[in-house]
Amino acid sequence: MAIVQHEFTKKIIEILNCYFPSQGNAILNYSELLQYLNIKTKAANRGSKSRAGLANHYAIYVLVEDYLNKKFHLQNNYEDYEGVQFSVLLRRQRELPFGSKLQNHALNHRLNEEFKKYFPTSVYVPIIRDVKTNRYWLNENLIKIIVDYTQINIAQAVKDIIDAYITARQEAFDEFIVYCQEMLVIQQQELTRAIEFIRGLLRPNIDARVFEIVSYAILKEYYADQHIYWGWSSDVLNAEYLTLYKTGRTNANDGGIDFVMKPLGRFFQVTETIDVGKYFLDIDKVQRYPITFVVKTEQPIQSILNKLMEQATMRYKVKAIVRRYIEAVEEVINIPELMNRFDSVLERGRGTVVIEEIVLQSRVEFNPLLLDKEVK
DNA sequence: CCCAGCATTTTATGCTGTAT
DNA sequence: ATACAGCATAAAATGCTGGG
Repeated sequence: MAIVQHEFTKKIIEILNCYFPSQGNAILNYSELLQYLNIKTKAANRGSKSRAGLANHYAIYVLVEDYLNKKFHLQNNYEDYEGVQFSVLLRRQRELPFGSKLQNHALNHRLNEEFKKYFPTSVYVPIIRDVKTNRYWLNENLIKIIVDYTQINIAQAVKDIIDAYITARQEAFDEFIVYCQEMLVIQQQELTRAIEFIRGLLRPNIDARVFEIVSYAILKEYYADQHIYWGWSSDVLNAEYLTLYKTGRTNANDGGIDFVMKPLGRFFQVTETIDVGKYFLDIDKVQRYPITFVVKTEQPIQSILNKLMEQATMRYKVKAIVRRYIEAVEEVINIPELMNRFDSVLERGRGTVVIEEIVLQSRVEFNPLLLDKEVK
């Protein structure tokens, strides 16, 4: 059977390799239980938007944990074990992260049913239960497997894998959601505290969506103070302030231009790093529209530009083309520069406006997602 | 205490018209 | 051919409730 490959699969194999050096891959191939877990951990790196679905994971987890606690992986008498009481298992499930509202279904029925669905030909189901005594066991046949003529016990690895999955989910949840919630209530805080919070967001490892919103709010207000004069003849001039527009929802906008400025028509792109090839694919053939990059880094602007120059030189050699590359980068704004501009906005007493904008944008972006989490 | 039916909420998948 | 937004539908996950 072909094994589904996804982000977390690597992690699973890595954990297996810890216990059984260089056999990780083979073990995954032999173990239906591990394959099941592999299928059920697809959501690990899918970001904070998707729901975890931990019920079946935890059903396995609490049984494996009981198995390990009582050292059955070291002895050979699980056959004689009286089994675990249902309420003990359920209580433990509910102690685990995101498990507070779990119910009986996984243990009673659903884990086994789902397992059968994925492995219709398997002789075993993961959970064994005695309806008379209400006791539960793990199916040891799925825990003790034979690889290369040797019997191994994967109980500890199974527990570690589920732990790793929980950690991955929790990190995504914490980092992201906490910021979003904070951004939604930020107005109610004292202005100085709110400002400090925003400063704290301006760092390289912040979530990209959060960074985009914060940079937009700061830049919008920064440019709002500047105006230009234009007109159809030199004696009739209009004064117009620079306005920055967001071109779409952060989530929905992959690859597109993030902000546009009127009336100058500047394009802004928020990125982690400037990858020349990505934005100026065919620059050698066509003239490219200049872009201002807002880069989520603290590296000095000059060194970003140098790196850019290097990349371009390596790629194209010809000086004229390299120059066109650099010309297509209208401006680079890094985190320190963003911070400067934020300061100058604050000096004009416009901090509140920036915060209002952040709250507004956060609502548009994150509200549906927060409502869900708020219940937890 | 334990269990399962039914309801509700979320997510995955398929279909279709529009546009490139 | 390919890509995809918008919608409809199927399937899964989760929650409530009441009975043995």
